[in-house]
Amino acid sequence: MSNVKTLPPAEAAEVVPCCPPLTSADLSEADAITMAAMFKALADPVRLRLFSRVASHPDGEACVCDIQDVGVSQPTVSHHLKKLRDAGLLSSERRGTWVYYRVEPGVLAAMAALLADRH
Amino acid sequence: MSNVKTLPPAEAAEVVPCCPPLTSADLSEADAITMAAMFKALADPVRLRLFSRVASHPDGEACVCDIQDVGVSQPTVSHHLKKLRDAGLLSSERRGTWVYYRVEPGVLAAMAALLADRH
DNA sequence: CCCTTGCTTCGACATCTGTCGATGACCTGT
DNA sequence: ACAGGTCATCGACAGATGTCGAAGCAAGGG
Repeated sequence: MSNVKTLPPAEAAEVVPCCPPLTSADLSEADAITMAAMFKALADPVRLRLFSRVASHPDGEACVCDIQDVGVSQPTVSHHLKKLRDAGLLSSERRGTWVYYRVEPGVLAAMAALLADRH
Repeated sequence: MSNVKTLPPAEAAEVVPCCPPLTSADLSEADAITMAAMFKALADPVRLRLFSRVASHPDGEACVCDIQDVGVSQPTVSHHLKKLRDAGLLSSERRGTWVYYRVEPGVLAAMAALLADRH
């Protein structure tokens, strides 16, 4: 029952264990830098709103034109979406006129695991 | 400062839902600002290492002198600890010569809840 | 008392970051 | 080919952030 060789790779195999949990032991400098980069990606109100709009979109993906009304200019939106892409939180794909963003699966769960309490 | 931190009314130890999960719906601007402040506190390698050292300490608390060797000057350590305090992640208490920091319970779990996947 | 140790605050500085307008690149109708 | 819409990149700028040395508090010991 515990055989996992038939599991599709879209479930648990995508969770990247980048670092040990925050509360388990001293973080190495390298791990701290890696983790800080992930949190930094979400440490901005505009990026948070953009991400939540993509994540909560019905089809799991959203066109930039559907989410870009967050109170800043269009270049700024593009700048923040690039940051979220570089952090591995979002991926983008151009289809015709529009560019669609979707949440990169697993990354959010991996971050949550870093904050999990030790037990 | 004040001593209210040792007097939990009855709501402490509960995970405070500051905002809806990131993936559930569009974030309001106010919620986005609140969440961004929390993530920003952990968006620095030095703060991450300091926090992990406090969190993983045997007694649940750590003297500054025990954790301050993270590669930056001592005033910088104090500066980062203050940021973690202001963000509600740590609390401090002076006992004699030393100042002890401990993890403010619940905040980490609340942040993890924000990252939880919907389903 | 004065001196030492532990930690915080202050002032200054260099770098990073978010923001914008202008421009460029890409695609689609006409 | 051209015009128009969508999105990314560029260059510039103000403000935020991380860092340090110096100085200020607080506690304890001679």
